Parts: sequence; C-alpha cells; structure tokens
Amino acid sequence: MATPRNPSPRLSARLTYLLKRALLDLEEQHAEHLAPLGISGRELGVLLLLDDEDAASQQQVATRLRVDRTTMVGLLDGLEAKGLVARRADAADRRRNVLELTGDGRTVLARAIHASDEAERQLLAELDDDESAQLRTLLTRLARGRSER
Amino acid sequence: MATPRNPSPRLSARLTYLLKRALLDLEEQHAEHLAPLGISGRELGVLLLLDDEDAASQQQVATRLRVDRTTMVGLLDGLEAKGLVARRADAADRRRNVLELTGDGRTVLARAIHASDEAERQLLAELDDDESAQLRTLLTRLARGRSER
DNA sequence: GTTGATTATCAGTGACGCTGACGATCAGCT
DNA sequence: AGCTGATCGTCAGCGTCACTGATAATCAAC
Repeated sequence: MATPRNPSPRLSARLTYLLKRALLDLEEQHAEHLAPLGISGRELGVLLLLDDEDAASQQQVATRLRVDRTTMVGLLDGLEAKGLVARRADAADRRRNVLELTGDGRTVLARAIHASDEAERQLLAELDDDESAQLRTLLTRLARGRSER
Repeated sequence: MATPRNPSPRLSARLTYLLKRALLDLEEQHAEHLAPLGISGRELGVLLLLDDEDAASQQQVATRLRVDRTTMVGLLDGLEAKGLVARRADAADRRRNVLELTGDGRTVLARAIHASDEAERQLLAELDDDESAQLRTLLTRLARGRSER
C-alpha cells in the first residue's frame, strides 16, 4: 500500500491513526527482515512466548498473543512442519498439547530476535535512544494498566 | 478476544506486541462508543479526512487512510446509504468522484469525535496529561519521519 | 457414573488486503 | 484529429484472519 504524504490535521490527531500507522510500518519491516529466516511476525510471536514459558498449552499461547484459538491450530501446524515447535501430549491433562521449542526453534529464534531488533530500529529511526525508551515505557504502562482490571 | 494477563518478558519487550495491543484495545473502545452513532472506526476515519479536505477523490482518501482502494468503494457505499457522504462527479476530471460531507455527515462527525475522545481517554487512563501528550508526539514524529523519504 | 466444563480441531461466514481486469476518461504526442 | 499510455472507479476472485458453532476426547465434581 502506498504511504500517505500530508496527513490531514484532524485525522492525524487520532491515536488510532497514529498507532495503526506505526504498527503497519513495523510489520512491513518485520516481513522484510524475517523473510530470510522463513518465518512470519506471528510465528516469531509464538517462538518468543514459548521461549519465555515452556510447556504452555495452545490456548494459553493463543490468548497471550491475541490470536484466535482456531487460527492457532494452523499457525502451529506450520511451525511444526518447519520443525521449530513440537506438540506433546500433556501427561497430567491429556486434552492439552504441551508446546515446546525444538533445538532448531531456538536457533531460529535467536536469529529472528536480531532481525526484529533491526526492524524496530528502522521504525524508530527518527527517535534517539531516550525517546525510544520513553515510547516503550508508555506503551508498556498502557498494556499493564489495562490487564489489571 | 480475551485479554492476556501476564505477558512474558521477551514477548512484551517487542514493539509489535505493544503497538498491536494498544491498537486492538483502542479499536474495541471505539466500536463501543461509536455503536450508538451507527458508524465504525473506519467510517469515522473517512469523515475526519473529508472534514479536513473537502473535494478529495476516493483514491486520495483511501491512500491517506491506508485502506485499499477497492475496499474504499464499499466503505463509501455504506456512508452514502446512511446519507453522511455524497459522491459527485468532478467537473474538471470526470473520472474522479469528488467526495463531500453532507449536513448529516457533519452532525454525526461532531458527535463521533466526542465518542473517539472518550475512547482514547479510556485507553490512556493510566497516563497523565503530560504523558499522553508525549506518547502522541512520539508517534507523530515516527509517522512524519517515515513519510519523508 | 452421569453431568458439565474444557481442549484441540474443523467447517463455515464475514471482513479486509491485494491482484487483475474492465470501461470511461484524461494527457501527451504526432 | 487520432493514438498511446496512464489514471479513476468498479468488480470478481484469492488468501488471511477473527469469529461462531459443532465435534470427539478428556477432565472434574457430584
């Protein structure tokens, strides 16, 4: 999609517009930098989450990533086919699939994190380090505030 | 979609996660506050843009809103059916449709802006006025920087 | 054990981005 | 004037994703 040039004042005052714009640009950067690794931004999200907390069920991963549980099935099918994630039956509760990163998954994740760092750097090119940190802090507080109610 | 509780550290350090989260929450607030007015967040975007610059073509509006031009057709069909926007043939270039807000469109827009203000207020509940302004400034600079290349 | 809830899965629907096509129109060139 | 290439709105078709609703398997509680 083409990039707009002269945002109109009323529209560009809207937070929705600003957030959507930043997110779309960032996703574009991710697509570009992750392409060589053969994974998508969504898939990186799954790998990151599994790296943080192993042995999560599909629903837990889906909820935290804000991905629909039914979409998660296909997402994991892809990751499993690539050999990055394994589904294992949970011994304690056999309804659940326990998800874990494979060795390859860990390797790809390490590289993907660097790619993601680079993508973020491009988005934040206009800001210095302090400002980037401020933006991160503000967004984090937004998220934290809203999950505690 | 349910709201995640305990974001994992690696994942929630990612800007994509933070931005997506903020945007989804904000869109949820908008859907709620705009419902009584019978318009969607996308439609509000169109009204805002037309209020800023009347006599825009469909493609101009689509590009600035980052909506696909073919989706714009249906979006305008809806707004025209509700009597908020009018399509008029451009005298100078008869390929174009000149778009303008109707009187009703202006009335609804005024109310919708208040609804949107309220939606933003809910998203930003955790931040004080200074911090909200900072966030807006940082996001605006991001957008401006990226359109100038 | 029977009932009710939860998990992963699948089919179907709707919204949206995107491609490719079309007719209508415009602009530039000869 | 006529030709050619580009642009605008529109439409059909495809792929992705959120969402609903159904299913079988399993768990938990009584």
